[in-house]
Amino acid sequence: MSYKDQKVIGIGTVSELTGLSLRQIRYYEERKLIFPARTEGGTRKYSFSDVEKLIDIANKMEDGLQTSEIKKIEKRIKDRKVRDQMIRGQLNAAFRIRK
Amino acid sequence: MSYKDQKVIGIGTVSELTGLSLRQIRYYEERKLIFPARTEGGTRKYSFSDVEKLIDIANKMEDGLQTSEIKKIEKRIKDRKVRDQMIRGQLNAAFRIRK
DNA sequence: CGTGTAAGGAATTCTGACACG
DNA sequence: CGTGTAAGGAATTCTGACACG
Repeated sequence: MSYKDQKVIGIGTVSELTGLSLRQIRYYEERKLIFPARTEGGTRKYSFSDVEKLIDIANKMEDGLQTSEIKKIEKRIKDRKVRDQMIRGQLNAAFRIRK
Repeated sequence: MSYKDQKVIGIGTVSELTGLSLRQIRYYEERKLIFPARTEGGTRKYSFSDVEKLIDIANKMEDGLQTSEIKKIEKRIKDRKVRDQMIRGQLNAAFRIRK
């Protein structure tokens, strides 16, 4: 969509932007917390959204959370979003029927 | 300021985003049309603004303009902006005096 | 579990130059 | 003038593994 979601940033730059080591960034990917794109050659590309997410992860790690717990938290947030979206869809459908 | 002006994109990605060759992108820099940042190691980093500017340059080149002409056009636009900014400053000053 | 590190290799980028037109 | 390309080298990134705790 916007600039924010374009996967164009290399891992070195992400490291500078987040303060995380290359090792940490790759590890969080291994734990399925982050999903960079790949170039043909196989190098990772991140978006600004990814960078923000990594900063959020870094904060949670500092609070002593484990990657598995962070993943659960994110899943919960996502599920809430999906549920709200469903409700909104139902409401819209109901209103269309009345017309 | 915003994401748009952060120098975080490598030249390869810029090439994909703009359709320009690495040679062209570097040449427009040589002609002072674009000003990427550099990492410690010396690799170029561009912003989304730079990408937009390059697309604009590419369009003008297609129209048969030379880099020197494009540079002049941009200078004119910039001068106008500076002038308008000055006028605005003068107006603000005048109003402050009346108070 | 999360992260550092050395290892070897591959992908990416850099500069200066020659070529063509 | 603007761009392609081959050349040699340097910077960047990749993966899998060992280490520590």
